[in-house]
Formats: sequence, C-alpha cells, structure tokens
Amino acid sequence: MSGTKKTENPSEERAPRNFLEEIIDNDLAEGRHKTILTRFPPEPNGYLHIGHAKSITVNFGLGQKYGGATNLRFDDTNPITEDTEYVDSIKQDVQWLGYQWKEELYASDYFENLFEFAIKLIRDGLAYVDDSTSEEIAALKGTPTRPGSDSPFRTRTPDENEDLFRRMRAGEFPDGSRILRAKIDMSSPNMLMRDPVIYRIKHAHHHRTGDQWCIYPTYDFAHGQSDAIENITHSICTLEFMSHRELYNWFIEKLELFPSRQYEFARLNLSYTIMSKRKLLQLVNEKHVDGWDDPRMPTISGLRRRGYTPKSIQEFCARIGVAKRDNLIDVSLLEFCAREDLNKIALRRMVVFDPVKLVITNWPKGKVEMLESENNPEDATTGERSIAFNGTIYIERDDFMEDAPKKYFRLSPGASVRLKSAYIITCEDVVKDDSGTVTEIRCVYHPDSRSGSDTSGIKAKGTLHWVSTEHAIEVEVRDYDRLFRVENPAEEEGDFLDYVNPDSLTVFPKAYAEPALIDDANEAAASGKIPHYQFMRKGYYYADTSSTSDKLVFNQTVGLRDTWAKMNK
RNA sequence: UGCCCGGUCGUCUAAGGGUAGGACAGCGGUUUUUGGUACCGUAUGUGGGGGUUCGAAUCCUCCCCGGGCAACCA
Repeated sequence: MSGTKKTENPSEERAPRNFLEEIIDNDLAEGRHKTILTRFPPEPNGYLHIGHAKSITVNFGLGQKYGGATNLRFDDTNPITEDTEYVDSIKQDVQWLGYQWKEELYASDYFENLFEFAIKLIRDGLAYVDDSTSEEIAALKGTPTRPGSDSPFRTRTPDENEDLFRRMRAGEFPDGSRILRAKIDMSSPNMLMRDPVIYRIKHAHHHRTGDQWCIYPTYDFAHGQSDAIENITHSICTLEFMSHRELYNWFIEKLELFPSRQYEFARLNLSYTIMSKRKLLQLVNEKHVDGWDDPRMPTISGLRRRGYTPKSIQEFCARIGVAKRDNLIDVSLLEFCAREDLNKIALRRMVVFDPVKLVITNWPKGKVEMLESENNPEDATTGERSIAFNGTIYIERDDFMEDAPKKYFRLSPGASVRLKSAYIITCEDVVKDDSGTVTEIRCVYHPDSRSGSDTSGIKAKGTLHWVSTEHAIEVEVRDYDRLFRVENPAEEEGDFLDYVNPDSLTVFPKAYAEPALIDDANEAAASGKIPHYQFMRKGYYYADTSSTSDKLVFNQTVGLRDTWAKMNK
C-alpha cells in the first residue's frame, strides 16, 4: 500500500463525483441494487423555483446517468394548501427544464395502502389513537434537552385502536379531536421518534381524492412508504429532513417494505433573492411582483419568462455541485451561465433605449443605403440582415459626452467612432436647448470607411449601435435588477419585505429598435419559436408574454458584462 | 444547555495518508467594427490546539464556529 502512487494506472483514477454518486456506485458494486430509481417529490402548493431546479437535476440527472429512471410524485397529503393549478405548473416546469419522468404519481394514489399500513401498525401494537389536544401532546413531547412522557392513551388495546381509527376514517369525529400516533419512544433524543403523529382528521376537499377521505397521513407516514411502494432506491431530499431518516427507516422496517434509503443534500440558496415558498407567495399576494412568473422571481416560470434557457439552468445546477454544507451561491454564476449559452444563440439586434438624434451633415440628401450586419458573429450559419441607413439616426444619450475623459471611447466633439456595420463618423457640432440638454449631435461621415470595405485608414476606438430615425420602430424594454438589496434577505433582521429593491424594474416605454424585430416577431408567431436576442452593447433580451405585433415588449434576461461601467465605479 | 449534521480561496466545489486543483467573482493584459466574445496572466484557502505518521485537508482527540430538531406543514 505505501509507496504505490495513484497515477500508475490512469484507468484506476477516480473521476470526481459527488457524495450521492459515490453512494450509488457502492450500492451498485455491492449488488444492493441492479439499477436505480429516484423521484422528484414536490408538494403542489406553490410554483417551482431555482432551488427545485437543483433537486430536479440531481434526481433526474442521477436517473439518467445510471441508466435508471425518475418518477414525478406529488406529495399531496395536505389538502388545505394544495391545488391542481400547482400540479400543472410543476409538470410544465419539469418538462421545460428538459426532463421526462417515468411515471406521474401522487401520494394520494396510496391513501388506501397507507391506511392498511396504519392498521398493521395498530395490530402490531405499534400505533395508537390519541384523544389529547394538540397542546397536551406538545406538552408531553418534552424538549430537545428533556425527554417526553407517555400519553394517557398510549396503552389502548389494538382492538380499541383499530375501532377508533376506522371510525376516524368514517367521519365520526371532528377535526383535531383525535390522531393516530406511532408508538415508538417518548424519551428518544430524536424528537421525531417521540410517538409522531401519522394520521390526522381533516374534513377537507382534496384536489384529487375529493371528499373520499377525512383523515390524511402526515408527511412522515406517507413519504417513505410511497418511496417503498414505487421501489425507489435512492430517496434524495434536503438537509432539514435528516432527522426524519430514523423514522423513515423505522416505518420501512416495521412494515417490512422495500428498503428505500433516504439521503440528504444541502438546498440551494442564491444571493440577493429568497427561496422560501411562503415568502414567494407573499410577494405575489401582496403585489410586490407581477405574479409567480414575474421575471424578477427566482421561479422557473419567472426565469423562463425572463429569457433564461433550460440549458443555462441545467449548466448552473451542474456547476454548483451537490454537497452537504450550507451554501449561498453567488447569483453572478447563474448570470454567467445565461450569458454563456445566450452568446452562442442570441440574434444580434440594435435598440436605442435612451435616444438622442444624430445628423450626418454630409450625407447625400434623400439617399438610403442598405447595410449588411451579421445576426450572430458566434454562429455564421445565422447569416446576415439588411439595415437601412439614411444619415439621420438615434444613438444612446450616454454614448455622447461633451467633456470626455481620455478613456472614453465614444462620441465627443472632434472624436471619431464607428457606427456598427456602417461608417466612421466624426463629431463636429452639438445642438442644445435652453436647459443645456443635448438635442442633436452633428457629424460628418467618411465615405471610404464603409463597414467591410474600409480604406479610410481612420482608427475609431469605439463602435456605437444606432437606429435610423426614419425606419425605427418603438418598442418597450424592461430592465431588471436584483429583487433584494441585500445578499441574504432570509438572514436579515426584521421583515424581509423591508429589503426588497425598489429599483428592481426599469421600463423604457419608447425605445427605438431596428425594424428587423417586426419580421422576427412575425416569424416567431408562425413557427412558435421565440428567439433570444442580444441588443448590442446592452444585454440579452426575450419577448415578454405580453408582447404583441402592435407593441413589442422585451425583458432583459441579463446584461452584457460591462467593464466600462466597472471602471467608473 | 441534549441529539444529529457540517466547516478547503470572496463564493461554490475537487483532492479517499503523498505537489491543495477547477469554476464564478476580482485584478492585469492581448485580440476585437459589441468597453461583448475569445485568449493569456495573476492574487487569495485547509477554523484552532494537541496527537498518530517519513508524510495529514484527509486518521484520532479536545476546543471553536455554523446549521437542523420541541406543526395534527412538507
């Protein structure tokens, strides 16, 4: 052993894998399983967010990697909060992310099985009906540092318990009057083993089983058994379920079920946002955002509406890794993944957000010239488009500066810049109104500097995007900033709403765009394929769901990296 | 103050007794008709103390720090 180097046989070198893959490799190597089956188990009480995307890529990714499969199972054991609206959105989001489940299942599919499991525990003297109030139960539960004590109902006979439990099912008792508890150990150091509740009475309508049931199993009594019924080999959940694992195993052992095993990983936390479904719901209900799919939301539907691609989200999930330590991922990684994908697929277009007029004084009156510009320099197969140029254009207001520092590469009096895909121009004059605001910039162009056939020898440091005033169309552009002002709103003192970023949305209601966007929109309407854009020198954009051919509306997916802005900080 | 987890660059994540590596972020360059992209370079890390060992991020031990656990939520 000593002295042998790991490099002597490269094929023996371990490929880096996360701890779940190590577990699976071992299970497979030891013959514990021949293949694997995982499951993604959302509760249909809210929309999926980027944290769920991590869980989805972990579960489905493992299923794929090992040639196994993954079930989609809705954990619908609490009818009060659950709804088919959420079921539908969850299915859509999982598929949009690019995954296909083997079976679509519901914990509620197993209500009858679960009931029988409960009867078995009762017959085996391992469960009892407790008539105590929830306060009494809590009082007898003890604390993490002090053991609990037995309920006075703990010694009921199996017959009595079975009778009571069947009558609970029959609807003889009101909500909260009785529960079924597992009989384990009131002095266990694990609070969850202190005779946990496994069935409660809820006279509530269930989104799938309707009014068929008035007793519902708790998470602990449903999840593991559902896994076992489906022969799930690896039941992967987040860290907060760690202490549930002992209970999970107890049920499987006592009920003699398929030995599914639970493993826990650290959930995703993303900087400058929140992941709590409850808080997300509050943002929606209190109208701090436009809905679950508001482009500022960390929901899958929000990211989709904003223009994130499934590929970029998958890549993000792959890069953050899977481990057991708490984490707070820098949102810049998500943005990097978006840019990385979008750079290769986004169509380049020119849009001027905050326009100022620029007149080329030596342009032949009435002349319109068609210029060619590449749709995507990263992908020659996307070809070129024609852009009309007639000597009077809009440029961005901040692409001009009257007193410019040396490092400023854009327009200023006497300076020359390239107009993207057009000519080099030199600024000669500025027109201002009474308040000193620039109303018109006057330039000359250099006829021999035409893009692609430049013989002028003039070197322009900067290149500006522009739109012909005559041909421009008006569009609405929405830019987004982080939803919260602080890195970790969940950790902050007081109400998380106090940390909402008031400037998370900037609307440009009348931006000027090149007319190609109209053609694109028509094409998209016909093909159903909505293109991703890069508005040059601005960022990546995607048509909003509210966009129509009469009024195009674009969401900023993510801005371009901006080293100039950084220099000026 | 009980039980259970965890602690490696700023942020994530590898290294399974043998050179602490990668990514993002940062910084500095080169190229560029996007201050984009691409490419190159660069700084920054094993929570602390004791052990075991020729050798420790890795094994043992004590301590420190962070998280979870007292819903008829999941």
